[in-house]
Amino acid sequence: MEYTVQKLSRLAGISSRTLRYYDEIGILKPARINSSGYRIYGQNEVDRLQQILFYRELGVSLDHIKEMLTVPDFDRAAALRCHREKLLEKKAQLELLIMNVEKTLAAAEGRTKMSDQEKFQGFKQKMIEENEEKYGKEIREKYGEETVARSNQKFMAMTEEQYAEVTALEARFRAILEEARQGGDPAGALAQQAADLHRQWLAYYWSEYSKEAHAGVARMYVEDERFKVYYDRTQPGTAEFLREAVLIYTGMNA
Amino acid sequence: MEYTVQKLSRLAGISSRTLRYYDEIGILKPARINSSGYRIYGQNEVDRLQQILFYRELGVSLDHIKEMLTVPDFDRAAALRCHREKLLEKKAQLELLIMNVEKTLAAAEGRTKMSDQEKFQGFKQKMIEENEEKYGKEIREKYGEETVARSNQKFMAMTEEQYAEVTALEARFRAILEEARQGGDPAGALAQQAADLHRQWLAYYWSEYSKEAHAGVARMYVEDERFKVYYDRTQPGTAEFLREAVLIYTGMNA
DNA sequence: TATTGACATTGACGTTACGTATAAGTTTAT
DNA sequence: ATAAACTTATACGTAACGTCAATGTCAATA
Repeated sequence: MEYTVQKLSRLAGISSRTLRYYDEIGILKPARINSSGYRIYGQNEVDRLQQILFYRELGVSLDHIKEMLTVPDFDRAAALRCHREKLLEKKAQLELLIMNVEKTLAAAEGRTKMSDQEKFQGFKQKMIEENEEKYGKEIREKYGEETVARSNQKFMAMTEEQYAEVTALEARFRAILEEARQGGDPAGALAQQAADLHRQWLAYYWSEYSKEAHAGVARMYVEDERFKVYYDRTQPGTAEFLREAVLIYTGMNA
Repeated sequence: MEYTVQKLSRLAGISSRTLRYYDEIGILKPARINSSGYRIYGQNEVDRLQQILFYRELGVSLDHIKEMLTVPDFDRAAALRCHREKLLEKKAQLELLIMNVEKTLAAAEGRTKMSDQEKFQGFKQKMIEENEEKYGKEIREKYGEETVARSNQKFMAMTEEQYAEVTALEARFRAILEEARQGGDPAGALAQQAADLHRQWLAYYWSEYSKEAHAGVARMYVEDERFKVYYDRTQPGTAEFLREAVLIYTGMNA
């Protein structure tokens, strides 16, 4: 089957200008040019266009797509499996966003309250994924590959009810943490209660608990900019205070 | 809680440049400017930013978002419910795309074959949704509001297996239709068999069948550019031929 | 056969939503 | 006191096309 620009554009649901642009930047050249200078596309081009649109859908730049497709030993099946994973991730993120909308709706109707932090949950998740390339490996190496992955998975799988529970728990934890921080003693009763609540909170995200991982996370809160901002939002020094409390709680302060 | 540009940008997972741009185009102005000219955002701005990002996520232009938010009697709850619907649609579309990837994967491994048409399923669906604004109302008025809506719903809800069945059915239908078209007689046995397969095919998308609706769809195939292209893809005149055959089949050719 | 209308071509400038660079002032931490 | 980290405004750069404009091609019809 052969296609002119218009035919192919209709088939794929894009504009003819897009096809001309793709020709211009060399990402999709027509199979041949007929005697009147018309672009004629064939089977290979149809398949290639499909690939391009897959990647475009995932937000990959055309420049990047071009690179990927020009690699000689390009593994189509592997790329497709990668596609699927990315799409599934995107779907999970969308579900998060939907939950956010539902929470916002509940808050707007006065049924619940939302912290500023929560208001951007879905979006932040996206950012975190985008930043994975930069910081991701580093963090995963530091604090364990699976810890991060499982945490996300478990969160995605949470029911509405569980979500409400964990949110309430977090609120209690943060309130007590703040009170303890004002007291100033990370070894005190209040601070240790906060550390315990923190452990409970983590239990919602982790499949198994270990003192080492708990302490690791507490350290991460201080070392990683993004988490530090989260905890220091209300009062600076909160991340550090929590770290100290947890290190004492887990007995990892030696 | 008050935020400077950086604080708010980190909270929301966007750049500070974005906030300055939003100020510039007047979509999100800071609550006040302090003595050194710094932008200071308050609670209202946080909420407004959340709204903006919701819409942005859905691909709405900033210009359009601004319009929506400046409407004085803006109904937040209604907007949120609308958000949710749109997100659910997007999710359904994503699921379609995922199915497409899986089909493509199967085709790449030689397990099945895919028509050029099928290769762009997920993307085309998107285009159809985008074009809804332009043509949507018109079509719905012509051929019935619910017919269109239910068709989409049923398709989204299809299982993998059903999808395979309907694809096979469609292939058989198209083959027989082509053969019948070459024969040239829309009242002939082959053409009527094609019309019957078409009815079976429709049954996968519709919850109930009526001759009137069937004939209406056949007419639409000719009148609506997008459908006409689909059917005329292999051979011109196919849309018209199918219409004639179906009109005879349904007895609506009087 | 002449014409009409839908299609094609190559420029070339416009648009959106920011990124990035520069120069200069402000705040915070040591 | 001085560096580091933040802020400001101005301004030019960018990706991925959209949108003219001027012109050429092709199939169908009067």
